[in-house]
Amino acid sequence: MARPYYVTTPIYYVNDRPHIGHAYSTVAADVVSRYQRLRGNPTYFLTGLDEHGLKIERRAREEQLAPQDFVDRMAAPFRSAWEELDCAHDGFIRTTSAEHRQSVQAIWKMMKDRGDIYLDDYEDWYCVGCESFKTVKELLEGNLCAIHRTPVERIKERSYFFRLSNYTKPLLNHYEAHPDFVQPDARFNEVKSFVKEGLRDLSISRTSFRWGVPVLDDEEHVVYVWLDALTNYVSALGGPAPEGEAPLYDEFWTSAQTITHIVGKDILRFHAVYWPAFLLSAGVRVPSQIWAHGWLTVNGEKMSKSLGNFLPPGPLVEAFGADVLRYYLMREVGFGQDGDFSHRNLMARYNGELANGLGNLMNRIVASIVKRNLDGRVPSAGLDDLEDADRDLIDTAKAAAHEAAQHLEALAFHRALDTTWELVSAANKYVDSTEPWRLAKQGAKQRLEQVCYTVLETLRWLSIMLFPVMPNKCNELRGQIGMPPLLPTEGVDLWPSAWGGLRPGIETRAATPLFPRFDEAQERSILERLAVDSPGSDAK
RNA sequence: GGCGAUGUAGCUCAGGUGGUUAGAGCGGGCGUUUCAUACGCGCUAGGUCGGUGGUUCGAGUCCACCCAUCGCCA
Repeated sequence: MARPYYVTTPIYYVNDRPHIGHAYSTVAADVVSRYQRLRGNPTYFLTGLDEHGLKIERRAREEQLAPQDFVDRMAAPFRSAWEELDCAHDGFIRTTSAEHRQSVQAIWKMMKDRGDIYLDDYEDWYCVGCESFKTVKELLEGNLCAIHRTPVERIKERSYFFRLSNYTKPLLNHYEAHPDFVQPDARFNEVKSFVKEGLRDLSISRTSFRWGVPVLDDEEHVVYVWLDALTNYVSALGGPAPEGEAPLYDEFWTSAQTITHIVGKDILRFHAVYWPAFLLSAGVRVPSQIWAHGWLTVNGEKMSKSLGNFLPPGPLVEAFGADVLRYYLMREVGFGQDGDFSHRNLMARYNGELANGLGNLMNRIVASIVKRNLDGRVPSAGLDDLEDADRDLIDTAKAAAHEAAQHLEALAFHRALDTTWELVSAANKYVDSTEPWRLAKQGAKQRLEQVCYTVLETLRWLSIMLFPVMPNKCNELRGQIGMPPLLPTEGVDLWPSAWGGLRPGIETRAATPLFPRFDEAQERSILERLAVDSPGSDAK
């Protein structure tokens, strides 16, 4: 049974350069998509760029480029960032593409045909510095902009409006019918209380700039950036379109089992309120879930333009490798909560969990015991001769795989990894308690084979369970235990559930440690190379 | 100002519907093995569970108020 899964990141504003926050969203979406593919589900992973707006128009002019040339140039670093991080998206949507523009106009028409769009005068206070309207309550005394502290002007602009006010009730109904529509729950509460206050009609066109999607039949207006941007999720699939005209849209939107939008908490309202309202109006299916993750600080400090501490992912990938960075991002902070990206923490987890835990587990068995005593081959082991210790580890593996899967379904990446490490830890304890090196000396061949097989099979399970987060390292691990790389296949569920998939007789290929430990000198030089202040070295 | 959270060991956090000595990981301390990436394993942390007052035979776990931090809306 095909259960199409569609996962998206926000489209990033192309005016920025990719930083660790973008990477966080994108890696999370990639992990989701890799997990779904492992389970055999048809999966589509979309990311992309928001390339319209006044800011882009201006920047392009400053750089004396046509806006399109400017965004073309700015798009490149995003593409390469996702490649470096092994984020294997299926689609990369750019809002300046012709298909996207058509989709925006198509949605506009559907909303208009519904009678939800009208032209009216919009009059309010306007701050020239902000380039935006302000409500009275946002102003300081004396009609000053709270940000610029300059007087605001009374401006009247003709604009198209969307009858958002008509959707207060339908949205509340939708929320009630879909208690998981927004995650985490606390964020959902915010959304609900915002909507309960009652929604006002939304201005959805601008005449103050040109760099956008022209409004259908009224080219003086450009479509409001958020209506434009949100539409990317369907335009990338060729929608909205009548059935049969856009196969991707049929599969991954209209009849998708699950549609998950991963977003930062700052843009939750647009996704949880405006977007479903637009879709309800257009008569288009609403996504299953909006997942709002938290913000990352960097070494305890907020990333900001003024501090100039935007952390690009590139140098981190160079220093640690994509898999390790992905692991750290998914492991360190609970998805949905704010957290801190700390170089020191990353290295501590690397040494403690990856090197000492998983890496050493593989190494002590594969490169040492199996290689020296079993001719480097996977031994045969009968399920009939299992001892209690073996059964315990197998049970632990089964429980961990089951739990980790549940956590991954729920995008609780940190919990999934936590659970997985319980298995790593149990396996290390198992090796200690069964003492295979002693079995070898004693010539207890059969028992030795059983023990080694049990650990190797555990490693095989781990190579699958960790694959969504660390695809390359997992394939390396598989290589060392004699397994081929994982090849997710539609319709085939590869998630481990039955013990004994590792075939006896195959040759293991011991190689260098998976995660070579950093010594202090290396840590220092990495920190230096990345130009990280080291206030943490409180030695003297 | 309105609404909603959060406040548990040095750090990061778990602790459905109240019930014997409040948990985990990391860090710290002690011990131990030697197969392994000086890795692993075992033991250890005596923390007024933000504060006060209640309900109850019994409360991190329910109620009230207070303090602090944060988020959303204004």
